Amino acid sequence: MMRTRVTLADVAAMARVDRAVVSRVVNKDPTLNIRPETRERVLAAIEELGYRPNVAARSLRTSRAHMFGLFIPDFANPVYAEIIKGAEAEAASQGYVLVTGSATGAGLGEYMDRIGQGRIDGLLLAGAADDSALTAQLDQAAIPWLMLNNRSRGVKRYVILDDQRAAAIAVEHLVLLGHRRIAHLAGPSRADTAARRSAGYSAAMRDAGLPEGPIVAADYTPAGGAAAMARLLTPSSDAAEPPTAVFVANVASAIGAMQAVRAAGLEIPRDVSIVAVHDLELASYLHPALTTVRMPLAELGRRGVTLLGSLKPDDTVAEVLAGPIELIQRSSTAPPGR
Amino acid sequence: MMRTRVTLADVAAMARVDRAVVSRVVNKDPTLNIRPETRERVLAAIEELGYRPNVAARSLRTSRAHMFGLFIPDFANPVYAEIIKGAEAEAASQGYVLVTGSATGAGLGEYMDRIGQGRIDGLLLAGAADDSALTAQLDQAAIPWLMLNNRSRGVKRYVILDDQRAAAIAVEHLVLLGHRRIAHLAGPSRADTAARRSAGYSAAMRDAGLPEGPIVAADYTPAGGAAAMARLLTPSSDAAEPPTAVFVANVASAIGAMQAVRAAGLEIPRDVSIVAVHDLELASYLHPALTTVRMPLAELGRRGVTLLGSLKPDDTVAEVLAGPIELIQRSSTAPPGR
DNA sequence: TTGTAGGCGTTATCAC
DNA sequence: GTGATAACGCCTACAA
Repeated sequence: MMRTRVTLADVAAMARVDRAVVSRVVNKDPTLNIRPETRERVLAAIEELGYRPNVAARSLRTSRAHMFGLFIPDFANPVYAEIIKGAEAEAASQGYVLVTGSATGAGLGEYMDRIGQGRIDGLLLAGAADDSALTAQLDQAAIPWLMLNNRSRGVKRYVILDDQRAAAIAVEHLVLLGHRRIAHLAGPSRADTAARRSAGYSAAMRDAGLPEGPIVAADYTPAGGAAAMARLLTPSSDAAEPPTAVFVANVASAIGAMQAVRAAGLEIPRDVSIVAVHDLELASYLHPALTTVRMPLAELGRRGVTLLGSLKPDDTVAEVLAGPIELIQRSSTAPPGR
Repeated sequence: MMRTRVTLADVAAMARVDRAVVSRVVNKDPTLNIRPETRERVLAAIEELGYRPNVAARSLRTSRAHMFGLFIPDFANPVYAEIIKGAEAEAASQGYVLVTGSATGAGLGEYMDRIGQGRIDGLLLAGAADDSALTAQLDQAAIPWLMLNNRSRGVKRYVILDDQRAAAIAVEHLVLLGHRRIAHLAGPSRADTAARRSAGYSAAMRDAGLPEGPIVAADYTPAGGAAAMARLLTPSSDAAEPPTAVFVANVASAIGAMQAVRAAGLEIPRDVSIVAVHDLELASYLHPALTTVRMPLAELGRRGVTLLGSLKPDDTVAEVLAGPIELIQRSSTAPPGR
């Protein structure tokens, strides 16, 4: 049963005051000096009629939509699920709604058209690729926006995690276990996160006085990880001896990589140890349970929303989020076998 | 660099026509009879100024927000990721934006307050629990809404999948392999999907002339699945002989269940076969690769949005989505060992 | 073929 | 302490 909508005027009529008064009561206007009994009447009428402010009218008037946007490449990627959770929680605490859309490259421009003008007060881009046409479009849309988790050429507003340190933590763990031939299953070369994790790997190997093992790039997918791991395990002329441990840039790739290890007739961690970036609940249910490096993804989402709310039009943001990065040791890493 | 916003009036001034003409050009009013050169001028001005309609003004005037809402319990659950994808795609093709929020029970009411009035034209509830206070609130909000994937007491608008058939397909597969002692790791008792999958299990067992094996309920989580499977494997007085196969109501539980099997020192599928509802990319990377029943989840999301767009206020919808349900056979099922 | 005008529901600036 | 009034930007009958 759909009732006809209730407006300020209805409430005002019922409470026998002007709409302006109702508006200021609703918005808790601190400059409003009102008799307690009048306020009571207004509140009662609101309750009685079930009044809820019309968002369209309000944002037309105030030019604030109380809504933020968040773009991700894919809802099925649990890494983004974490980011969404944090962003949504922070948006909620500010009284904002978060609209999350998945789209890549060209699709994003089309999506922005559907979003239209005046629907969102700010936009977060997580995992977006380089796209100068898009950034131009966003700048023209006259809403604040920033990139999350990865950077893009020419973009000067972003928050990222310390992927380099995460990689170093993973590698140091392997070194401490006694591994010396440590390979790197990297992310796709175009990904900023991949580059920073690879840099962390290289730095940590150098610090440990170890030569860089073979490095193979793969998409952040199980299939990509499986293919890359298969290549790592294939004896080559470069490395007479196969690696005893692999630092995998991403947990999705690691899942595929583990399968490739099994397919090669090897055992984890006896023949090869594996550690990956990003902790998922799933990791502890894999076989063997996967050692990971946990990153504060939800915090990243939260921070992004906070910044959106306080950003001035031409502000620059280049932030590496300070937050706990920790090794979650499980069963996929152990001292080298022989 | 944020430019001042461009309105219809700006475009009209530049094209030397009235705002009304611009509006009708923008909205492709078919009754508009306009000289080609005038239209050209308008289009050029729109392009030149980068005009995009103000959503707030438009929806205030038309009382349509061109936005649908979708509620899910948790972004991290890949089952909902599939539903979101389908819903988003269908919404996009209708020129709508989809806002997806995660909230449960009480949180949903608070979320609806933030959504306010007039921001969304319809609401999809996926995986929502029984909550008559909530449904009352939704009805009062005067927007069409319906439940997706599961039903709730007293709610007469929903679209669900044929979970009963999915369960039967899984059980028939096990029967065909030669299993006779088939246990059921069910979902939580309050979940409608769990009840329908359990009904499918019971019917299929009856059809096969087999006695129902032990049935244990668990949350749709790896932890829940692990605990339940452990109980199933514990010898009890009821069942002298342990099951040779288990039909698991949900893939997340199955992941935990597989771990419990290993922890018990048993091997899949040699000692126990496992088949679960819902196919995920991940399933083929588990060890062993998990046999699943694929359900048309994206199609469910798509159908929900389609219905929202065409629902009359007091329409009733009780639809079991017709769509392919198929067994994806992998390595976790095999004929019984002995 | 194009222009006029009223109003969607709200907020903010006045006035009383 | 409370009320009147003018926008916010757009759509749409109706008029010209």
